[in-house]
Amino acid sequence: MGDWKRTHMCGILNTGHIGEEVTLMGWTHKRRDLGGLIFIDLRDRTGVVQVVFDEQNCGDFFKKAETVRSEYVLAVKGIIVKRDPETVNPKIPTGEIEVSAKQLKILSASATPPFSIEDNTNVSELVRLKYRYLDLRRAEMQRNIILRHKIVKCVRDFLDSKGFYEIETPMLTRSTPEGARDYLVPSRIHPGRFYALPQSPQIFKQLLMLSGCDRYFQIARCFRDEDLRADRQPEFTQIDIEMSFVDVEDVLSINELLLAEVFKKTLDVDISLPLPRLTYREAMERYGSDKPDTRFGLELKDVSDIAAGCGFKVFANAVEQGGSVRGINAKGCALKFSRREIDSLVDFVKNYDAKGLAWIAVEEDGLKSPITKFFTQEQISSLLGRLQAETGDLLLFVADRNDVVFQALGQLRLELARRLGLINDKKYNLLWITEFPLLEYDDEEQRFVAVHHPFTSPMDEDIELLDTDPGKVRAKAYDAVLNGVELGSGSIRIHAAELQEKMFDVLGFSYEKAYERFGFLMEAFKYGTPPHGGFAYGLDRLVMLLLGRDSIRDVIAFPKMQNASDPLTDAPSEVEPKQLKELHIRVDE
RNA sequence: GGCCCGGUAGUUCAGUUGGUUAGAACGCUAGCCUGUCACGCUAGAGGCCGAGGGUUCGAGUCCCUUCCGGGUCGCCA
Repeated sequence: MGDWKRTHMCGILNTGHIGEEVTLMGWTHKRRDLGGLIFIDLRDRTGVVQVVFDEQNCGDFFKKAETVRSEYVLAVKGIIVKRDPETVNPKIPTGEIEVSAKQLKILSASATPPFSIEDNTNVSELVRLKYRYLDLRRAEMQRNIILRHKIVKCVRDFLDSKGFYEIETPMLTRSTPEGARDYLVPSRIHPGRFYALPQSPQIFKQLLMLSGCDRYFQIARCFRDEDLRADRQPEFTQIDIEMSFVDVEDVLSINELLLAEVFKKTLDVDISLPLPRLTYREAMERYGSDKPDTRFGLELKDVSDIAAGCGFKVFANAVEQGGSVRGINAKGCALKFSRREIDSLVDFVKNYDAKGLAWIAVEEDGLKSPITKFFTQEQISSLLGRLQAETGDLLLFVADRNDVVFQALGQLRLELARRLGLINDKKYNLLWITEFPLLEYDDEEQRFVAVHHPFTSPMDEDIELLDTDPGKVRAKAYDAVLNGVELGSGSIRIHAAELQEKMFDVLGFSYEKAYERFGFLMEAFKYGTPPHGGFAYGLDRLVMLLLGRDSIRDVIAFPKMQNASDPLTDAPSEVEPKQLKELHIRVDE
């Protein structure tokens, strides 16, 4: 750069700068060479400005300008001049002015990039990730990264103003049972022993409450060695929050304020408080999901009572065996969907273990359906009544175990909404799901496992059920849901050592075993534990939703591909035999 | 591990019932061009059709295997 100093950013220049001499630095976005006249769009993170090189009044540096190619890094000295009215470019914010070049330095050349640096560059994600530094030059990606920064900044400011301390917790910690597969880190000093990267700072934030910190938060990286999805990465970021001397209402209300603040400050969207709430049970009954998308209807209706006595064995048996029959009214779809489309819906629910999908099309000249012959006239009119069927509607039913019915119809509901275009992507439907079950029975393990985590407090009125009917116990656990995506979850924790021991007991851990694994925590709980609870958001998902993207890879600077590798650095990689030896590790070929 | 979609030029894609020398657009290179902003015009370079095997007189195209990318189910306290 020599003695040149940048005076302005490219994208902020406007008619107010006319006449000023400026020094700009940035990348060559586009070059238009007209012979004796060269236009170069110079780009930095603020935007693009047009620089003009005129052979008449450029010195020998005009020749230099001729050699400039895409993505060359330039320093330009020039005068800001007003463009003639007929040459104004209304498409860019700096379009009323341009830079008349007085001097040029090529700070660095560039190889021809593998794809062009512009939005809507329809290039495969593999190529984008391999050259992520180029991908991140695109304005669209910069917007994503900037919004992420703003959200984090907003969260920090808000929580600071509410008396929360930001405290870091260890990345090298111990593996705990339950939950996701751990990423393990071998210990050199302790042969055969391993650290685990945290799945979340859960235990440490509880210990911070024990330590009297009162209010804690952290923008915490978390690691889970499970298969990837559009909204799941092996390392991701949580906004992790914990508070002392609180109950459910305290946690929900401060989190509502936080969410409203984030929406207002980053998107200028007003969220009306308090947020709507659904209990877990109601969410399942009405939407077949614990993270319902409430931007559209298509709610589930229970028709088990009608199906119980009917002649259709599939329906009757499902109810008899403790399951249910439920249906969705696809409004106006009787004629809209062809037989082939209905068949594709049948195949769709089979992905979710439903054995079939029964349907009744309510048409002007009567009902069309493969199943109505099994029902009496009365039963049919009750079915139609229950689903509020009108002419033109298509009624869809699944009969099975409750979990299958809920999942199949919950997913079918989303699929119908997609096909029918019912989803308004301008809407932000935030809500709380409360009263999650504390435990669920795991057939494989032959025992109850924690739905949330083993430190979650049962609801006071359900504690007695721990002995008699653990599956019925509701927890002081809650999720925040936005447009059908789980944004975060939290709970009030158990703070009484006896209750915690009881919990381990129900989970099938003997006292000895529980002590072996969580002894440090149970020991800690002996020394005066404040009632406490908290919440954790998936930051990546939050950013994704606020940007209307459908992959968190678009809001993470350097994400991993579906196979958990990084094409840029080629991680994970093999390591030197010496490194393995130091770690006392032998690779099993 | 299962299922679905995809893999052809640097990039995004087309490629008919299997049939001459595999195309287009953008990008790239060179030349011309003083008001472009998707600059224009002319010329040109660029291909292991993901890989391997098979069927066939003949395979980008059909079959099998395999690798890679994406989505999804399982999994994700």
